[in-house]
Amino acid sequence: MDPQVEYVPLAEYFKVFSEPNRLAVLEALHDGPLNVTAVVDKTGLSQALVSKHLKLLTIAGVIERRPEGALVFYEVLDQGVFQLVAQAEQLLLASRRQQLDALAALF
Amino acid sequence: MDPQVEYVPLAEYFKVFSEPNRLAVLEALHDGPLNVTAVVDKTGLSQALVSKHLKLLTIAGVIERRPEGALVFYEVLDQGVFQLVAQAEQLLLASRRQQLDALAALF
DNA sequence: ATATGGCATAACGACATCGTGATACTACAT
DNA sequence: ATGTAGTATCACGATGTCGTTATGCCATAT
Repeated sequence: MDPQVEYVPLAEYFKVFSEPNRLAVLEALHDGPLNVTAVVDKTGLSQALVSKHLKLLTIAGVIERRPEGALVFYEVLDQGVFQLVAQAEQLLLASRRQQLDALAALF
Repeated sequence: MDPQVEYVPLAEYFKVFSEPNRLAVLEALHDGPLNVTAVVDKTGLSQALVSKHLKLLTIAGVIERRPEGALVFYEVLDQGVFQLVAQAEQLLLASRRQQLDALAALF
């Protein structure tokens, strides 16, 4: 991270992952491409909502939209996003541990 | 990422990094602990805003608050957060490249 | 005891985002 | 040509977030 950089684009990118249902949609695509209805079934979210999240993920360049006949398939472009998510999970766990330790240290 | 997990906490964690000024505040602490006024000077943000972001980062367990006399120092707890940020920057760059390639492929 | 610098918080307005229900569009089958 | 399943989009209400201004609070110096 450079000193006087604009953090707007980076913040926008993080924002992509800052919504629970959007993470669920992304996870639904973890094991391969799915069409919209399949994502709807897998997540239990409404069709309109799934379409919205898929569009956002597409615009962000995280997934790719591929129409096939009457269906539209979506696929994760760079598997690295799952590393990012995994790393965030790690940090989250670590920070929880730390907070418990800090709490315990009060006694 | 597990199928039927709650993604709320993870999304909340990502949300911490989804704000430009908050990233700037975090970056200000990259090279060591600083007190509030120092962060204000380094970022050019208002004091009230800096305090807010520092509080959020503290609650999230990303930084630690350490009062010292009249001053209050803040310090990054786990340097791993910078890896997370760096990884996101990487992915962002890659996805931009990809989008340009996709655009170029149209001609 | 009072003044001052450093920090935190409250109240507020502006704006963004989320989810829903309804509707439109598209490709294909009949 | 009409119907239908799959997908996208619109309009809307509800809620959340950001930044500011103003004020409160604490530690220290005078």
